[in-house]
Amino acid sequence: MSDNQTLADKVFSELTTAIVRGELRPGSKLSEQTLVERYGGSRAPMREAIQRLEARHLVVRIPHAGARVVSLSLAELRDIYEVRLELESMACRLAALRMSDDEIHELYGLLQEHEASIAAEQGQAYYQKAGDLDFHYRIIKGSKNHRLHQMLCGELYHIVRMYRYQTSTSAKRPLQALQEHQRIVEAISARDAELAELLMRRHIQASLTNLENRLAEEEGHP
Amino acid sequence: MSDNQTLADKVFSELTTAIVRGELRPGSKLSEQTLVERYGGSRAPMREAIQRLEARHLVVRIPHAGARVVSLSLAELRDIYEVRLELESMACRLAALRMSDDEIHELYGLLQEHEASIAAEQGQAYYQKAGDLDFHYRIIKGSKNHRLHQMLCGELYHIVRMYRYQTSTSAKRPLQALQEHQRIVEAISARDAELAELLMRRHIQASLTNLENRLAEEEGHP
DNA sequence: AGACTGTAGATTGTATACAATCTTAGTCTA
DNA sequence: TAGACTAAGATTGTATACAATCTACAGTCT
Repeated sequence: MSDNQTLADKVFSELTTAIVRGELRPGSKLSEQTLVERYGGSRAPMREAIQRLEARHLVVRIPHAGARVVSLSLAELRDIYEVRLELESMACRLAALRMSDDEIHELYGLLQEHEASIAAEQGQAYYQKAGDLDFHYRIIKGSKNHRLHQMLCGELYHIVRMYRYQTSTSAKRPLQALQEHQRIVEAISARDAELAELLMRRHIQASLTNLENRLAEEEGHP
Repeated sequence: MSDNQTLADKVFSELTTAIVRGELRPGSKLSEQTLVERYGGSRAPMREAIQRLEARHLVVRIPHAGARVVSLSLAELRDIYEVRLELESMACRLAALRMSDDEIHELYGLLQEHEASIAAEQGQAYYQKAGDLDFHYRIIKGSKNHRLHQMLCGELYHIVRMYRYQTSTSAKRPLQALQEHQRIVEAISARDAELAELLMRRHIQASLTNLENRLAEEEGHP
C-alpha cells in the first residue's frame, strides 16, 4: 500500500526538499553515480528523478554533460515573481467568488492561530514561513482552478520556497504580513473579488520588495 | 553537429506533434514496447520521452499501469483557458512597455501579411491558425519575461493547439481576429499598457467563446 | 608563457535482462 | 446470470552492461 510509490518517486521527493532547504547548493552537480551511492538502487530510477526535477526547473540538464542544481540570476527570480504576482492575484480574485463559506471560516481560524503564535513572541521564523505558505495555499486551492493550483503549488512554489529559506526575514515583517492577510480574508468574506485581488497584489509586491532588500543586503557582505 | 540531439529528444518531438495533430487520440495508450517498434531503439529513450510528455501534461502516467494521451474534461479545458487568459493579457501589458520599436514594426509587417492572405480568400484555416499563433508568440516574447514565455509557449500552448486542430474555425472568425490583432498592435505602439492588456483579454475571451460553441456543437452530433 | 591538441578517465545515453506489478481472460460459486 | 477469484500474459520498474560523448590534464608547439 505504502509501497505503491516507486523508488524514483522517493528520490525525487528527497532531492526536492534537499534543494529547497539549500542542502544542495545552487550550481552543484548531481551525478547519477553519486545518487546511486547515496540512495541505493541503480541508475535508472536516479535518472528518472533527475528528469522530474528538470521538469520542475529545479535542476538544469545538459545532454551528455549532466545535471546541476538550478542557479537563478536576479533577473530570472524577478521574472518568476512577476508571474507569481499575477497568478496569485488571479487566484485570490477567483477565491473570493468560489470559496465556500466553510473554507472562509477555516481561513479565519488559521489567521487566529498565526496571531497567537506571533503574540507568543516566539517569533520562530520557520513556523511563520510555513504558516504564510499555508495561507497562500488555501487561497490558491479556493480558486477551484486545478491547473492554476498545479502551476503555483507544483511548479513555482518550490523555487519561491528555496529563496525564502536562504534569506532571513525581517523582524517586523510577520506582523505586517498578518495584517495584510486579515484584510485579504475580509475582502474574500465580503465576496469583493476586485478588492481581494488588489490586496493580494500589494501583499506579494511588499513581500517581493522585502526579498529584494535582503538579497541586495547579502550581496553587500556575503 | 545536428546529431547533438538525443534519440529521446527526437521521439519526444515527434510524439508531441502527433498528439497535437490528433494522430494519437486522447485516451489512447502509449506502451513503451509499441514505441520501440515504431521509432526503433530501446525502451530507455522511449521512457524518457514519455516522462517529458508527462511533464508537459500531454500524457498521464500511472505507476505500473502505463501512459495514456491526456483526455481533458471540459472543466479542465476551461481552467487552462482561464490561466492562459490571465497570462497572455499580462504578457501583452508587459509587451507594450518593453517591446523595442523594431519589434513593433515587425508586428505591423506580420499583420499586413495576414491581411493579404485573408484577402486572397484562400481562407486556408491552417495558415490562419499558424499565423495567429505566430502573432501571439511574438507578443509573449515581447514581454521579455523568460519564465512567462516558458509557461505559455512550452507548457500551455501544446494543449491549446491540440484543441484548435480538432475544432474547425468559424469562417467569419479570421477577419474579426485580424481586426482585434490590429487594435492590439495599435495600443502597444502607443505604449498604452492597460489598453493593450484589456484588448488582449477580450480577444482571447472571444476566441474561447468561439471554441466553446464549436465544442458544444460537436457534442451534439459527434 | 600561453594556447592548442590528444589521450585517458569519467559520465551520460542506450541496450538488454530480470523482477514486480497490473491487466485480462477464464472458471467457479452463490 | 452476476460477481469474485485465479492464473497466465503483458507491461512497467529496476538492474546491469556497453557505446558515445564530454571533461580534464598533460604534453607539444608557437
